[in-house]
Amino acid sequence: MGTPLSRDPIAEARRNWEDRGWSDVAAPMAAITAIMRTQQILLARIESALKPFGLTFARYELLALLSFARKGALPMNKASALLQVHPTSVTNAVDRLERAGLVARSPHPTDGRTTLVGLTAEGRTVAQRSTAALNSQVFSETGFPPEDVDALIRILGDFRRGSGDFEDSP
Amino acid sequence: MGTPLSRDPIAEARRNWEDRGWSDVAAPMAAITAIMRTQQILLARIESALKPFGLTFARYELLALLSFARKGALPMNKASALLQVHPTSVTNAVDRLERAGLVARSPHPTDGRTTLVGLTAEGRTVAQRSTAALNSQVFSETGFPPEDVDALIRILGDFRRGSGDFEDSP
DNA sequence: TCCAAACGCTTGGATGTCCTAGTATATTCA
DNA sequence: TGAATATACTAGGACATCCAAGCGTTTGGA
Repeated sequence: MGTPLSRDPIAEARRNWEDRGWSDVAAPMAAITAIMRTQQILLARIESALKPFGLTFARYELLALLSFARKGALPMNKASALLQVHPTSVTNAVDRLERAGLVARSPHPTDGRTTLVGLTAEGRTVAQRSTAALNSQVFSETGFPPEDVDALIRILGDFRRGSGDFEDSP
Repeated sequence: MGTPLSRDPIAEARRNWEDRGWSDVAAPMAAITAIMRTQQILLARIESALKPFGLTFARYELLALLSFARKGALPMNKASALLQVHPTSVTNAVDRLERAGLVARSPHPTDGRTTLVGLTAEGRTVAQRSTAALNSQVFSETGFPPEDVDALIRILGDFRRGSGDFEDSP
């Protein structure tokens, strides 16, 4: 999106906050803004690695989820819950993946309201290859030192649990 | 988006990765996925706090940036660089904010290519009030302990610098 | 001096996310 | 058993992001 800035814009924002007397919330503001920006950077890398497969991250996530499902298929609402996105987002992703021949919808055997989504043979292949691409191009060199990776997992795990993403583990 | 899951879906994904023999990238994968999810949670909180002002986070960021600019105005491309978003995203945000009467475009005095964006009186007021809302409703209770806030700022700062967001500070 | 290359902004298109409704199927309970 | 409530999915709309193109304005080298 351009050349590096001469100064960190987030550190700049934090200074502005402090100058206005909001020192008590300046650090959290900076942390949250940094998370936003980091997500943006990582998403761009991921989408770039997925591009050759005609996938976006949203569609990849669904594909990956299905590839780990016992029967390679899940109810739409289950996928929505596990991916933690709005049901309509799943509908959207399934529409496109289905058009691409990577997944297929099928009626639930006993519940007429429910639709199952399953991988096609091609979908399974694409899931494997795209995962390999992500592993080698993105996850293997994140730019985070190992100890920071551990810290992030712990810190963000606490945060997500506190936000009601999942129950405390036993 | 639903009730808490009984297990952490990201920890689940990590286990799946390890089971498939991708242990070397399982942790980074989990960290990145956690960042994605955390961003989603935080964004939802922010948008919720901004809703009463008719603002989205993207528009708020522009408003806040302008409120800190010396003359309350900046060239579009400068705003794009500082917010680290695509120029078209700024065009989009300015269009809507201008329609809402919060900012105004004006021609650059010497460079005919450049357009300046500045706050209107009302824009300045809304910027102040919405910032107060964010400070009190979001930043003051993030759910991150202070020491985690510091860790995040350090870790993500290193990452952003390494990603070319900004130069090493002197 | 003059034209090509660079720069700045906008338009149009593809995606993704969420929300609000609407339709169909299940469940619950009086 | 039949009506009221709850679920599951989809359609349509509002926004945001990025990319590719197109249109002026500036700049820089021949």
